[in-house]
Amino acid sequence: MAHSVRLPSQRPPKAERTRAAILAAAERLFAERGFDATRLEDVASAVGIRRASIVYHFRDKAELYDAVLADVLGTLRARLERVLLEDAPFARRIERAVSTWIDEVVARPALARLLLREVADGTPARDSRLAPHLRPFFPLVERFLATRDVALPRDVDPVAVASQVAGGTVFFVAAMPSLLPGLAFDPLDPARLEALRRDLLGAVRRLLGAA
Amino acid sequence: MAHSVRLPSQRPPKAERTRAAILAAAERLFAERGFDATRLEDVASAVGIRRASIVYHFRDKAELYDAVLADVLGTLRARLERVLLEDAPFARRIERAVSTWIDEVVARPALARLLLREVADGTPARDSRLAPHLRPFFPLVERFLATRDVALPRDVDPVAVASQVAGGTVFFVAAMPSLLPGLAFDPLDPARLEALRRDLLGAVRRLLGAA
DNA sequence: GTCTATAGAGAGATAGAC
DNA sequence: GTCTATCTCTCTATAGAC
Repeated sequence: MAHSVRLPSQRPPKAERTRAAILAAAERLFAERGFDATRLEDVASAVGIRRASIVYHFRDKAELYDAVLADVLGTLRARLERVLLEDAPFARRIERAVSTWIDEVVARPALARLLLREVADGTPARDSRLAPHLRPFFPLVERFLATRDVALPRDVDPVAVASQVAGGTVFFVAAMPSLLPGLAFDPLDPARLEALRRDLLGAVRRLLGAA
Repeated sequence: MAHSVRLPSQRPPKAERTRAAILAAAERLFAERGFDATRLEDVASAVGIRRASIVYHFRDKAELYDAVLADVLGTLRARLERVLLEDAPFARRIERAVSTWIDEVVARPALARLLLREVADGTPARDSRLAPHLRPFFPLVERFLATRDVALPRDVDPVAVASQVAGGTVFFVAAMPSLLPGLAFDPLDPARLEALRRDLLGAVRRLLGAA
């Protein structure tokens, strides 16, 4: 009964396909409109099914949203892990991580908007919906920092640099096009992306104390 | 009948006070929770009145939100206008504008979160709720740029730098505290703020071609 | 698995008294 | 100006047929 062994999804193919389609539609809509403004009706009709069918695959709206975050942030974490822990100098790895981050924000438009929304909702007090998906990043950063072979200059704040990399990328890609409607600004233009990459890598190099 | 001349508000003092209180509560709540998740009930009870009274002062929820945006962005624009058009060298004015921007984000917590939310909702296509309040910024920038006395190096993208200043500040102040729960990170600590200011001013100076 | 039908809980807006 | 009371709509979640 080899066909009864179902890994990794543990679900029959049909269910898996529908589930994936729901997830993809939800990712786009939650990113574009936010949690509250996205109706399950919208997700269902984007997939071509009825609203009640979504509930067969995901207990409720919150679980669907959580699954979207898990997918988006899990992919990001896996990509960053690959470059942060590879066999290369510390400075080289941090630069490749910044580059990977930019690539991921560009390749997956939902990432920037979901982060903007979650960050706007976030308070240090109550745990945000993002918190559980952020948690795996911390041990990764710990392991990465344990391999550090250079000292950081004390006149540079790593959190300020991280803010510039994270906020700068997200604003460049997701915010500027709508903030500057007259400019027909295209953040995905390869030349513009290179300018952003160069600027952010420069900021990181200064953090590392290099000229 | 001197008392019948009511400027600038054109409203009796009592109405004006209630209106201001509603506006202040709405600013905080819309920033913390977003438009959809903020109930007029919440705003009313924060002010100490009943929901229906809000509708006396603001036609509906959308108009209240719009009034909040007008207030927050109007204040920002006025402050930037003062420093951008003063009698000083171009480079000096742009640096003071960055500094003023940081000050305003720090002084008015709602600004960062409202911007994050609006930016997440923004699409180049349909006009965002932000658009009308952004419009007055464009002629201001035009007037400022008309006074430019230095050439910009062509290997730096002004929009990338703007993204870093805007996104970097907003992420530093509003996002990092909740993204890094373990660090007890306080963005309002004067020393940290100075680090951010120094970093961002450095980025702007590079944009201007200075060493 | 996916559907139809419906229950039930908000939440915004309105009418009208005071 | 501010209130109480109510209307109405929207959207989630559930029940149960196929």
